[in-house]
Formats: sequence, C-alpha cells, structure tokens
Amino acid sequence: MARPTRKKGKIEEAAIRLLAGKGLARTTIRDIAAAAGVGEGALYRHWAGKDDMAWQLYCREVSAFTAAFEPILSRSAGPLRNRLLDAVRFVYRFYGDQPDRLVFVLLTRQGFPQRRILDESIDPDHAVIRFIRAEMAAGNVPPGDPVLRMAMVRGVVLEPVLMHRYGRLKTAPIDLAEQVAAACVRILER
Amino acid sequence: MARPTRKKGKIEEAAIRLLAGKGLARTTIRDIAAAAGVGEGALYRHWAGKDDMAWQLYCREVSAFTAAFEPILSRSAGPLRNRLLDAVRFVYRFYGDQPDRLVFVLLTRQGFPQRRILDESIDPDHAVIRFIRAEMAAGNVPPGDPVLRMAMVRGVVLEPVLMHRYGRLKTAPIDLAEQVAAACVRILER
DNA sequence: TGTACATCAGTGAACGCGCGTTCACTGATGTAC
DNA sequence: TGTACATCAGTGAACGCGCGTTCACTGATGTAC
Repeated sequence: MARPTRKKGKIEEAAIRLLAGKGLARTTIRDIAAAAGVGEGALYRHWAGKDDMAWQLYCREVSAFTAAFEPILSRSAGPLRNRLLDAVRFVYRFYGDQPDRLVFVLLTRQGFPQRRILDESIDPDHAVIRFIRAEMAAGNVPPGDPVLRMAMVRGVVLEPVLMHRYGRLKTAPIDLAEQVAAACVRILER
Repeated sequence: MARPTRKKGKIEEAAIRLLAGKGLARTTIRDIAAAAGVGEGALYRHWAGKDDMAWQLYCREVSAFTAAFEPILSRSAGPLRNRLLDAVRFVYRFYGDQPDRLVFVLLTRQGFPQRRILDESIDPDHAVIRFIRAEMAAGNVPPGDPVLRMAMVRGVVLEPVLMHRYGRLKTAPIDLAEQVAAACVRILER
C-alpha cells in the first residue's frame, strides 16, 4: 500500500510554478507534465483531473502557509509595531525563498471555475481578521470594521510584492519590511 | 465610408463585463457574441481576433480612465489630504457607477498572452508616481522610492474594492473614502 | 531463498469536445447617373 | 426621382487545432508460499 510515489512531488512543484506564473486557465496538463518530466497520464493516478489537482494543491499550500503564519500573529508579547514587523518579515522572507509558492498562495485570485470558498480555518485573510479583532479587544487598535482594516493591510503588504515580481519595484521586499510595517502600524493605530 | 456601426458598441460593453468577471482566458468569443446579441463572426469585422480586441479595448479604457484621473491628481490647490480624498472619491465613484469597467481597467492583471506593456502616458500607476514625485519636490512627501509609495497606496485603495466585489466587505467603497484617504495620507506623509 | 503473482505508478497514442477563426452568403445603406 | 450597382456590417455553419481525458499497456515493487 505504501508504495513509493516518485513523481507526484515533481508534478506538484511544477504545477505551483506554472500556476503562479500564468494561472490555471493558461496552464495545460502537457505544460505541467513536461515541466515535471512526466507523461501526461501520470496526473490522473493521483487526482481526478486538472481542476481537482489545482484545488487540492491550493488548499494544501494555503493551509501550510496559514499554519506557519498564524502563530506569528498571535504571539502577544511586545508592542504591536514589533509584531507587525515580524509578520511582514515572515511574508517577505517566504517570498524571497519561494516566490512562486507565495504568489500561488496569496496572489492567485480567481482561477477556479466554480466559485470555491476557502474554509475560514485555513484562510490567511481570516487569520489577519482574527488578529485585528484581538488587538481591538486589547485596546491597541481603535474600533472599526476589521475587514476593511484587513483589506488595507493586505494591500499595503502584498502590492509591493506584485510590483517586485513584475519588475517595477527593484528593491527586494525583505529590504522594505520596516517601511511597509510602519505603514501597517499607521493604518491600524489610527 | 462613415457607415453606421450598430453592434460594435454592444460587443465592447459585453466584452468589458465578461472580461472583468472571468478574465480573458475563460471568456469565449461565443460568450461575448451571445451577451452582445450578435453573431460570432461580427467581431472579426472590427478586430483581427480575440486577443487583439481585448488589448485594444484595454488600452482605450485605461487611456480614458487616466485622462479623467490625472487632472484630479495634478490639481495643486489645497492641502495634500484634500487632494488625496478627491482622488480616492473619484476611483470609488467610478466603481460605484461602473464596477465592471473599473475592475477591467485597474484590476485585470495578467491576462494577455504576450507580456504587453502599457505606454507610460496612459498608465494610471505612472500618473500616481508622477504625482508622488511632484509632492516630494514640493516638500509635502518625504523623499523615498516613489514606486514603493505608489504600490502601497494602490494596495490600500484597491484591495477594499476587490473585497467588496467578492462580497467580503459589505460597505460600499464610496462610504469608506474618508478612512481610506486618511490611510493614504499616513502612508505618504511619514 | 526462489518463484509466481498482484498491485499500482507511470506511459503516450488516441479520442472527442470546445474553442478561435473562416467563408460564402444576406441585406441594409450609400453613390453614380 | 428612379434604377443599378458598390460597399460593408453582420450571419452562422463549418473547419481544424489544442486541450483535458481515456485506456491498453509496461515495468518496478511488494507479497504469498
């Protein structure tokens, strides 16, 4: 039963790279198979089809990201600004180490034919909303719509990543972490 | 020669709606033709093909947006915070009036097969960069990378639009303009 | 240990559907005289 | 004004390519005895 799967991992890595690069609709099974050094049929040994593979992969990667990210947000020691800086650094280091994976997890909007909904327990946006709610309760953030706050913070943190990926922003995001974290503080603290 | 074109406009409106909704790759010629109430061949009377139509439409709409947006940015009267509020209100009103058109112009990333580059003279991001450079020169914004500043402002302003479009943010963006503009001021003013 | 068999990851040619595009045609409008 | 013709937006069946998927097959590994 526990037969060694040699090529499933290769397919997954190739898929993440290609999906982050050009999205689900423009990525073909043959693209993925060729990039993974695998026949076209191999994919169907592990998943029901293309969309199923993409969705399962997406859920797994989002879940893994959030599992690593949430503890950083919920560490309650130190002032808010330090914790925000840690969180921004975490995201930007992840991008520095595995740009395709971060883009796949956080910046692959749309893409899935049926409007699939991510479970709240693994959605990184919801982790940020919970964080903001907790900080409001603790009196570190003035009351207001936590979803709006999350949206603004998300935009400030991730838009520079996109600009870097498209070649517009020359500086690596990790070197901008202080500036971006400072902007987050100003958005949240009123 | 000046023969009346009855259906070109219908095709364009349908295309904007569909492209904003599901992107170029998932939108078919037949989708557009059906939504416009037109035969499939009609499109080829006006454009060389699907990609050509999408690109021409994109350039036209971006250009029109920037032509209306730039004067608001470059009005030099009044304090920075008032001008930023005007700019945010302009974007959010545009979204309120024509959500599909705004999403098509500002939030349709990627999509085009060959990495086509938008001319600087019609790119709204560049209009914002020019604005920030001018404010730096005038001493209203401390020196720093104008591209990073543009990216952060862009994220703060547009991420709430996406969240509203996907149903996560319940309040209409126009009612959040003051809060978002205040965040922009804090990002730019140091 | 050796032999026979079962299991299953992986192959790649073939299939059929859906897509962008073509093309022979229609019909409405403009122009020449 | 009326007639003949030219122009061109628009039609929709048909075409062919590229895609996701299938399937008969291979071969490596695990298991029974």
